[in-house]
Amino acid sequence: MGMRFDHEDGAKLSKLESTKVEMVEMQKENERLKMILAKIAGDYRSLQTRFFDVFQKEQEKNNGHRTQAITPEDHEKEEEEEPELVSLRLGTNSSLPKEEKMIKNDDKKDEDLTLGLGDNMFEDAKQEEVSQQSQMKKPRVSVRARCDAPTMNDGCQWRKYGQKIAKGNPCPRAYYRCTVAPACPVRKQVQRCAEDKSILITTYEGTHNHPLPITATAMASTTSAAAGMLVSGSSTTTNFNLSDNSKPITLDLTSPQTPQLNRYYYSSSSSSSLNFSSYIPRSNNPLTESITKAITSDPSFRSVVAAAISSYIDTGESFSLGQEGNGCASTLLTNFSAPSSNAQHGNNLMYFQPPFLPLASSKNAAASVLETRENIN
DNA sequence: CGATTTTGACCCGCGC
DNA sequence: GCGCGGGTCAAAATCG
Repeated sequence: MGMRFDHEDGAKLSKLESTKVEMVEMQKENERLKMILAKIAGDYRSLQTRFFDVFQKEQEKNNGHRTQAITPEDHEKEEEEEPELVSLRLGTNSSLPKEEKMIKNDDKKDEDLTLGLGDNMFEDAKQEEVSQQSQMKKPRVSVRARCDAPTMNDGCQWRKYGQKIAKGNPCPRAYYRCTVAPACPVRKQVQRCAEDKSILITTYEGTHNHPLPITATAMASTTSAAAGMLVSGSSTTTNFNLSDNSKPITLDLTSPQTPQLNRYYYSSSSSSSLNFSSYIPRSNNPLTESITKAITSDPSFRSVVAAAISSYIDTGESFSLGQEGNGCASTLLTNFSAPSSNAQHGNNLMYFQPPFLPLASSKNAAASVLETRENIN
């Protein structure tokens, strides 16, 4: 067949070559992103340490009083608007719950909110107060991920303390609390998506009062980065309906069709299928706003999220349809080297194991995954 | 036998 | 005040 048309063979060969080159470039890019991730994760942790110091000092100094350089009005609102939620989505594409679909229409607004935040200000005091505040606020982070196991392994230890059937979803919602440290206030809710039962929605609430296990650190960095972006928001660009504070702030990390930030991070990566957009209902607090600006305008911080996904993509090739059953039982993040030891070498930074992200390279593969899982459920 | 899960009871906020 | 729904408690059951 091919013998008849040498030029066809030649064309195939050259295409093969260009594909190879492309792959090499992508690998390089991946390495670079991992380097960035290592740096950011390290920075994040040192910032966290510093924050805890400051937080403790403030606690002692004010004996339980919150110090905020904001108006009393803001303060009041802040307390009233406790329930804020950050939501991350991993490995979803089509089946969004209805209310989230509605939110999703506002992608452009989201761009304004997240990318349009310009000012850089890491003014110490403000930063500290804001961090402290986010501590107080019991931030909620929701992660949507394809997962067949009852719960995702996120590196922390959890103890189940309840289960309920929530209205509007036949799947039970399970309640867990963190048992890594005795008095850790962090809780999580786990529930399958009603529309697509292969999607597991995990909502974390609160802040750990202990160092995270190494396997959990990367995830925490990711979600904290997201939370940092979302806990506040820009009052100038926010015009969502805010009367209902139970409305989640949503950060969407998944679907293939909206590559805004995807493009931002993965300019040459045609194989990735990530959507990363955020929805920020509101901010009344100039301080949180400041910190948010600082965070969101820091490309490297944002890269944490992107790089995490990138890492997954990097290893995504080993995704195996045969491992569905225990996919989520495997560690979400592995091989995350400690900064103190060898992070500066820039290798083995962080890998998402493939269990829950049917991302990327092959649409057919993703489709098969879905089919297989349908059968399981 | 300690840790974890299960599960019905209980509590609390919210809307009517 | 009442019912509903979501979240938590805690005793019993189960697991490793």
